[in-house]
Amino acid sequence: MIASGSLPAPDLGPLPDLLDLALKRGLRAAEQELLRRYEALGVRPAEASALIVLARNEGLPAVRLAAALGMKQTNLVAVLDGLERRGLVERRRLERDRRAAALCLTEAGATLAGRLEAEIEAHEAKLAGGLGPDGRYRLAGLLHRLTEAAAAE
Amino acid sequence: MIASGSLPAPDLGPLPDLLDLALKRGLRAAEQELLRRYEALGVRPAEASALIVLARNEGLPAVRLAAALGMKQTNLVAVLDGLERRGLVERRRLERDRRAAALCLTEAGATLAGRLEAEIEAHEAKLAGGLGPDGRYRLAGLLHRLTEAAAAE
DNA sequence: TATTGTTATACTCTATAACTATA
DNA sequence: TATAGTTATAGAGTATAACAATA
Repeated sequence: MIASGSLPAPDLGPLPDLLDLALKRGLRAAEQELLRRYEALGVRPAEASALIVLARNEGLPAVRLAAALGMKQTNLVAVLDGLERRGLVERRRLERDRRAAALCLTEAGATLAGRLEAEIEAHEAKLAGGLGPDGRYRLAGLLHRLTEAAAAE
Repeated sequence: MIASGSLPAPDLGPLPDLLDLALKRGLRAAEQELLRRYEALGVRPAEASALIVLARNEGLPAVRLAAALGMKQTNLVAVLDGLERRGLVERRRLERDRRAAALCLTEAGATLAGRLEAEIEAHEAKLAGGLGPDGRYRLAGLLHRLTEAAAAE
């Protein structure tokens, strides 16, 4: 039997023209490009973001880190567990408020955070390079207007 | 104790400037706008896409529908189960190939597919309206270039 | 041997409820 | 009473492995 690849493609109607689809493709491609860089350093995206924020905000409590990353505090626990187990982050219990813990990078964590920032810079440069002069600026502007339009009403 | 909302926001470094974040915001906003329209008609996004494709490709087998939607065939089963249970789709076993089933919309399914296409049209018009003249065209072009750049190498 | 449809399963991300110990 | 951290759990989306019936 001939493989179905040789059959005519189904008519997808309006679906291929949806702006949503172009956004999804762009985001997936961009995310995977960055994901490959993160994976080369052995971290998941949420771990990378946590390390980068902690590198610039030593002693931040988990509740504020979660808010900064747009995560539920409850879902941050496993992320911090993994980072602490690998010796990248320390939870230091505070004396003045014994409920809270100050999240601090170890030396290894700080080194890794620096490498992650370099990867982000290279990632953004690669994307911007494909968009031509002012492309990045124009894209960001259009995306902002799109976000506003979609949320309107 | 004063709520943490009054504390200075943490320094997020390069994270807020990531093009990925702008893409994510735009996609989330667009998807949720469309999701609200789908929910008003009682369907999930994958169900809506399946109905719209089947409306234009009567008798399509599941293996080709899955490929058209970019889904794994295994994950399409539950979607089709739900649509069939609600009397929107029928699996008609073929005589010439008794492994396969022709997926056909019922009358109710075809009516719903038409309504879904109208919602998609309204959705796209709302997004395009927020982007100004040629905005949609320019955004699609930039997203295409971004996708190529991210996938390069 | 390959293909269609299917079940079972697992992983990621996200979300809610409820507990503990502190304040 | 409210907050910080945690556990348990559940949903949606997506992934692989393996099976039965059929080609």
